[in-house]
Amino acid sequence: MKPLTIKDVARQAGVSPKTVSRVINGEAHVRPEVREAVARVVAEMNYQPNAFARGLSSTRSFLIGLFFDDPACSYANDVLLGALGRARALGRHLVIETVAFDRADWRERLEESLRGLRLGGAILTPPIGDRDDLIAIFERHDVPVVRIAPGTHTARTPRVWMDDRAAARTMTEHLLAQGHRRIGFVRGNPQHTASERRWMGFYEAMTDFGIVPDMAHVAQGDFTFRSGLLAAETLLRGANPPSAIFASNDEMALGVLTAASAAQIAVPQSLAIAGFDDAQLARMAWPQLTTIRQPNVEMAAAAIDLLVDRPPDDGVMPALELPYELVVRASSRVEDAREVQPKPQTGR
Amino acid sequence: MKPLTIKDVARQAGVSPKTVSRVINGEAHVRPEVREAVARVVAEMNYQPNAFARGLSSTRSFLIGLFFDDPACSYANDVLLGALGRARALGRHLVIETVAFDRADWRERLEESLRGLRLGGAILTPPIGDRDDLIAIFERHDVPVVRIAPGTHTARTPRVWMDDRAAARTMTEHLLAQGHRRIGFVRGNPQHTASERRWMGFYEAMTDFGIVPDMAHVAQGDFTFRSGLLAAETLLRGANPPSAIFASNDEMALGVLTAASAAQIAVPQSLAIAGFDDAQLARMAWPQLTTIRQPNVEMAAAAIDLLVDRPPDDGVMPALELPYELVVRASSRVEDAREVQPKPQTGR
DNA sequence: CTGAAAGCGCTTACAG
DNA sequence: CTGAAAGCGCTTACAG
Repeated sequence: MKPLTIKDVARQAGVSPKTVSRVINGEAHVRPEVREAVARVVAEMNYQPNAFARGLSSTRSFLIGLFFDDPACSYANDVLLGALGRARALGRHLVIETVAFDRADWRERLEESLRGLRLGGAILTPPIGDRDDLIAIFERHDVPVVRIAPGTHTARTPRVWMDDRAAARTMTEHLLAQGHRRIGFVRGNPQHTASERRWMGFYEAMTDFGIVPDMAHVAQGDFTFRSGLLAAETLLRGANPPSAIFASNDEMALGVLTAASAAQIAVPQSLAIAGFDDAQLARMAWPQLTTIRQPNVEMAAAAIDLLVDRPPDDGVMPALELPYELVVRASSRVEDAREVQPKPQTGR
Repeated sequence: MKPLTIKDVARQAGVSPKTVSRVINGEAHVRPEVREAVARVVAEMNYQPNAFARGLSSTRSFLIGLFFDDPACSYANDVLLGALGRARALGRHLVIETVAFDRADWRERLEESLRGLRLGGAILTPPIGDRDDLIAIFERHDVPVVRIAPGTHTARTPRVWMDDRAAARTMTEHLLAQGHRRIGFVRGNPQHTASERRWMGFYEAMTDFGIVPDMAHVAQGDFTFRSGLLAAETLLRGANPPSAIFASNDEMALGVLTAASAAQIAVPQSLAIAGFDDAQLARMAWPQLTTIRQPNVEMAAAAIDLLVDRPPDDGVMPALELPYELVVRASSRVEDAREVQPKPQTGR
């Protein structure tokens, strides 16, 4: 099956290949009638430009790189989903890449990839987007970058983000409103700048309420389930344990929940638990987790948009803020503690 | 930064571009000394061939397509991880694709993608690999395909698989050995042929043991958490409820666990629960889930290998079987029911 | 507004 | 075993 080329289309439409190219790429300087006629032929013949020829002759390609630190985490899942949907709608393809920070030659390997791939753009997810040296490599290779939720040098590249700090405040205020005063906090992986922002939101909400957080109620985690489990064991062991624990992400919150179950502490009656992310697993827990819905899917889609329809370069880096949402479920809501049947999820 | 081209390398090595090409691609007909010398120059200059030029001039590209039905499921996560690691080691890149079966024009869209991408190979994950019409499209576009765990026409393409049926037998035998006789079963999504194989393994183990499974103890699920939850509610409502439930995957087993928690049924004392997959979340449950470890990461890596180092075409389709493993955890082990602290996971 | 020419960096097909 | 020529299917740069 021989694929159609731009020449076939040109012949059929009675114009030159260059004109077809103009129409396909939405360039200016084509008479409306001609543009329409060509577009019709393209559609009729179901013509699809050869991506490699495009990539070879122009500097930009149709491939968008999605860079993850840990492609197996639930966060990566959401981002992948959002990016995939949008990329496909825009005729782009997604190449998944990791950065091998654990190897001394990660720079060389990244450069190899970039040389070989000629990406039309790259999305950097946390915490990758916070590495100056890494961003410099993309700049050197002229690969446009959009960062998701970067924490440093925010004006260096376009970005999509949400207000982690305000979200953590909101969650803390929810717990305070439920009557909790001894609220424990499990910090996230220090490599992620979001960890600090969430901590600040928690701290501010507490002090604004007139409570100085008890450092014996603060534990360090690293965003993994296991770190949440260990943190909770420490926090709950004390003489005056917290009545609520706010973990900086859902996986850790699940760890806290497991520690509570293991210690036969009733949730939420004796211990309220809150997470952050609204990962799929937040609804697979028992009781279901109160959390902050991060618009990860939407942020990823927006990042694709920023790469594909780049706004004119007026020196100002676009920054798109997306809203978070407090999702209150049974893990922090005493009146619901006896609820036997979880609400059905909508869709999958 | 101007990337090196094959000409630069050729000049430096004192040979023609064609010879460099031969060395890079491991073709025959190059004197060993020359081969070595060229290889050295390539390494020294850190030369990376332009993937688009390659893709344009040859029919095959360095891109491998990874096709998912549901890229957000935990299974997809494991496969992605395995494929990513291997692909990167072999200098290939991974393009993630979904098939839009929910649209009437999914065929056209898939063909567009294939025309544009010129994939060097494709990995089809279940249940995508069981669609005859879909495989035909790949054949028409000359894209080599490796299927993971296909259930139909197994000799049509190379494949990587594990014995779901034997694994389900093993799990069932484990539950029988724990003294269970009234064992409930939650079937998986009928679109996945693995669902049937797991059911058969269960059925055989039961009948071999002399027990005809009680159909009131069998429920239909679809591999989602929610379906497991609903299935368990049905199974546990009966007059003579099962003392153990074997769910066809971990997400559903988690649903069963949640239903049990909601109904205040002690696990594993009053109800043992087993899953299938050994997804990450199997260890995030309380109690942790007994399950079958599917070598998803390894199967994905093996699939990449089959695509890259294709065995000579002697008419026999390669089929690689990987071993499963029974992983017994607290959800089915009464003696461990009082264990308060879950074992630390190794690594993340 | 439109098109003819040149070229992107490889590989294929062919010649020696 | 090695290389010169042609070509893959687009886009860039230029001319009109």
